[in-house]
Amino acid sequence: MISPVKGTHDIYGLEEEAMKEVEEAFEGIASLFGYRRIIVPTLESTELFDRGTGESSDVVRKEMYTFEDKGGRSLTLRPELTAGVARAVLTNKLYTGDLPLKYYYDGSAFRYERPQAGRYREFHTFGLECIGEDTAYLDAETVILATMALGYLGFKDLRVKVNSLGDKESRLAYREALKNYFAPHLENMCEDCKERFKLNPLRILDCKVEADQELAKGAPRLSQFLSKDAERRFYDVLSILNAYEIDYEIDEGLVRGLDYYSGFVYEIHASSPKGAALGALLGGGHYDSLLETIGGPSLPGVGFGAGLERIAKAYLDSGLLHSNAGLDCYVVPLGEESYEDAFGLVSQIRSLGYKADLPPRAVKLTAAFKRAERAGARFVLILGENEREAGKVQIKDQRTKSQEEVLIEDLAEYLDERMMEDEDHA
RNA sequence: GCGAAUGUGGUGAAGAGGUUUAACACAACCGGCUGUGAACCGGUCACGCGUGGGUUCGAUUCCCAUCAUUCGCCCCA
Repeated sequence: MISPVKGTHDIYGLEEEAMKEVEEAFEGIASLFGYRRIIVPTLESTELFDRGTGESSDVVRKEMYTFEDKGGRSLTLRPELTAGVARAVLTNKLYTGDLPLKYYYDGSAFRYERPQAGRYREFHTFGLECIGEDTAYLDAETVILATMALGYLGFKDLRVKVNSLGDKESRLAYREALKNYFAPHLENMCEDCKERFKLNPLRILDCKVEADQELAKGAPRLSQFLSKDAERRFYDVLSILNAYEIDYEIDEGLVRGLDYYSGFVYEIHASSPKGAALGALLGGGHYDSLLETIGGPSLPGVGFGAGLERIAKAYLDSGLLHSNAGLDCYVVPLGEESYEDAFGLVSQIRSLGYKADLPPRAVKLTAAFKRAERAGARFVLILGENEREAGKVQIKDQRTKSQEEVLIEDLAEYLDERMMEDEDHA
């Protein structure tokens, strides 16, 4: 048997239903905020991620699926979608229209990592980018949108972690300070950190090697190096979040792994015990120079990416799935002679716009009821010889287990009425 | 990339170098029973114990390798 590629998975059944509901919620809320969908390629030039996502990031340094195509071009399966959307904005000169541009997207991303709980090598994301204007309102708006979508889905007790990476000025100052701090100790630090020292000393703070961790504790804090402007901007964003009653915690350790982030950054985690192992459900932030870095005009942006598998898992674990995937009607023919008419009845119900099915052949009544149960049928319609002669059908309500006889000619009316009642209850 | 655990039917699994025809249970399917999902009774359901080698008279059981899955680290969605 051919096994699936490590870290990939097939999505069906409950997980598929959960992912669909999650995605629809995000799409619906995003469109309330004026976002339109954009579809960008799965495959991009490797250069886009090297420059855009950032060559000092772990994602680019060691997690990309990069290969040469038959024309000798270096291509990469996107490890994230923001760079691609930014590229699309340049390619199509979308920035010549009204700003900000607001696009949401969904699709899979690829990262060569060891799979574990809530982590795949091909995973699915929903995300959005707001590009071309730079205000605290827009930064805050993406968080408001994200929490609104998650709230709509029924999540409670989310943990919103926020931080500010500062503007360019702040980061440069901080970078220098870190270099000065670590330089004398460089000899004794781990190999990774030596590399980080050169590329992005900020990352040393994340190092999990114990000795380095001790050292990092004494390192200067980014918050001390925020420029006046950066600091004010951060607090502007926070005050908007306060006004919209979004609970957040400031986490100075929140750095974000992609190089383009600057200023306001955030992650949202589920606070349930099961959620802890899933990592961030959603993460994002503000970026100033991404567009410029990949060869476009200097346009700022803000956005987030949400992990659909992770959110779907948390959604399922929290019992939030609504699921209306079940059939409306399951038709049971009694005996071979009734099968043809049952088949016709099913067709009739389908053309009324209701989901209907029947067994593949006349099966025993007990088995038929089991099938109806598994198919999640709302009603079981029983069609036997007696009914056929009378032009009627027995309709059993699967919730109340009550049963009544209905004339086939009244079926449309009957179903419309009953379904309407269900709508009202929901 | 590093570390750990685990691989026996659709599922949960027992077993231990040779009476194991791979137990038991659940699910499924068939029948007892064509007219209402239960219960009960009977029956069916692994030519094989992840894969490849090795040890052995003999290996699902021991050894090695390999692959896969899961979890932790790193990183993140």
